[in-house]
Amino acid sequence: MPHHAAVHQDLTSTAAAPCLPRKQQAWALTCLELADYVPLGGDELSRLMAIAQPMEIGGNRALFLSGEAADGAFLVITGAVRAFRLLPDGRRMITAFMFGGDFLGFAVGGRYEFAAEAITPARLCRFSRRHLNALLDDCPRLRNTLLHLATEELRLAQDHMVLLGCKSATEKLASFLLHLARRNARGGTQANPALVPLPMARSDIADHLGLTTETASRALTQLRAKGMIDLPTPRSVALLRPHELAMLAGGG
Amino acid sequence: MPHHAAVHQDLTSTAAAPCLPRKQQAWALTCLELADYVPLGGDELSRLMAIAQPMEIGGNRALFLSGEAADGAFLVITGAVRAFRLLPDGRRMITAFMFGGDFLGFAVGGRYEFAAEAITPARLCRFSRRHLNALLDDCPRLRNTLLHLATEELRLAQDHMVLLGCKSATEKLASFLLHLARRNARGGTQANPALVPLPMARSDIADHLGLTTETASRALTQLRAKGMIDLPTPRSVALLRPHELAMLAGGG
DNA sequence: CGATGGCTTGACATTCATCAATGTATGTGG
DNA sequence: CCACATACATTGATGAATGTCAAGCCATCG
Repeated sequence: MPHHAAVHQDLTSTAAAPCLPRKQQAWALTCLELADYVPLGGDELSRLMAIAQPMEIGGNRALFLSGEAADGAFLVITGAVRAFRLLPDGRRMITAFMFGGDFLGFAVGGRYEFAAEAITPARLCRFSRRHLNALLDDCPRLRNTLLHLATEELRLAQDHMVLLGCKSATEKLASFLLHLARRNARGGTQANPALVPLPMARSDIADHLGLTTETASRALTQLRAKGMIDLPTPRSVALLRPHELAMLAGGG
Repeated sequence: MPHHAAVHQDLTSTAAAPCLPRKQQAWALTCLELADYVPLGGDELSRLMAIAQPMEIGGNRALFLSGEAADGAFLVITGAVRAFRLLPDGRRMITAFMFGGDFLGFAVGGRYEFAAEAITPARLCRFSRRHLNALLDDCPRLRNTLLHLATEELRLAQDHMVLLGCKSATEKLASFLLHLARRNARGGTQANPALVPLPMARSDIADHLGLTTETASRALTQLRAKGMIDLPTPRSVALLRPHELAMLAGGG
């Protein structure tokens, strides 16, 4: 129970500049990713694209707040996003990091159950609740897609509960790095498959793993000392011995 | 990271005696609960009832194992069930407890992602994967219901991540007891709203909260010492000051 | 070049896990 | 019906992991 009250800067402005047409290259690419992820017919895909609103958002800006009316869902194109919950005293749990191809903010209830902030500047597509519901109502396959996504998210959540409840600090870091690496490999451009970018701060990692910044940092240092990883820069990791890391992570 | 390798008895036999017709009173009642939980038209409800297979299972018996082919989903009628994951070395995370009205085991993939065991003897309804999928295919509203259920489960999972990552031992216990109490109140018979049965063992509670048995027990003792709860028997709790408990639990 | 924010490292305090013993309830067989 | 056996729960003593406080380092950016 790290008790360190995440220091929140002025993230008040939920600003997000919609960038007009040109939903071309990257956008099509992202839909391909989504199509790759779950079976989506060409028809559903094009209808989805029709209601998508491309947008950009700066680093450390809020995408939406917890409890806010959920009037849209988002598909991340590029950049990184953190989804989190806060306790009244400021303790924070980052429930997930999102990257290109990840979908977030779909709420069946009227309100977001968590908050989301861009970590780096990010490009996204917004789907307004109205449009999405309308589309869902006459595209049963799309509803099926959402069910798949929700189920997959649930599986990830369970993985994370195991991590939070059962693992030691170094095990947590090992698991997290492997998870990031796998997610990164799926993202497409795997220049060096073992070199993984860490767009988020140590405090983000800590709040994701149920640790303090210091403990997260020490665990990384320890993994480096054991020769399992390298930290060429603070914001990137090289996984030198993925297999040993996986052992350490406890098969997770 | 409690490192205590849950001692597993012989839970090998996944035995489950199907009890024939008489899916009357309790069964209808449970469907009402489900109908109360999510909007379900009378048609969908009766078609669901048509494919339901009532069954019973003894205490501490496995309902299904992790990785097993997922050939059915279950609705708990009476009794308590634990859903959990194991690490190779035996560490266990109980991701959720299920009670009357809870639905579990629906997998879009072919395999269960977690294991489930009855805690107490339990009565359930089984829905075979084949039948359920067939029903889903021509009942779009039912698919919507499942999406609602998955979303709700996801919300609970996020709550639990906050608990596991952010809270102290006593805060965890306070949160857990309040959660149980609320769940119990919804169950129907609220004789004494403040007296909550604890069907699970201390080790189950510990493995759910990311603690050891001893710490869980001590935290309960501490709450009792503060006058917030009473333990008339080891398997039941009286919430004497729910409001103070909620304060302690951190608004969760 | 200096300032700022983030990362790392160190010393110390605290919580919680571990090891071990005792207490308590439940069921079984004499 | 009682004595015992067994599993579960509680309590105590101790140690290790990790949180807390504090200082220093490093990189980036103006």
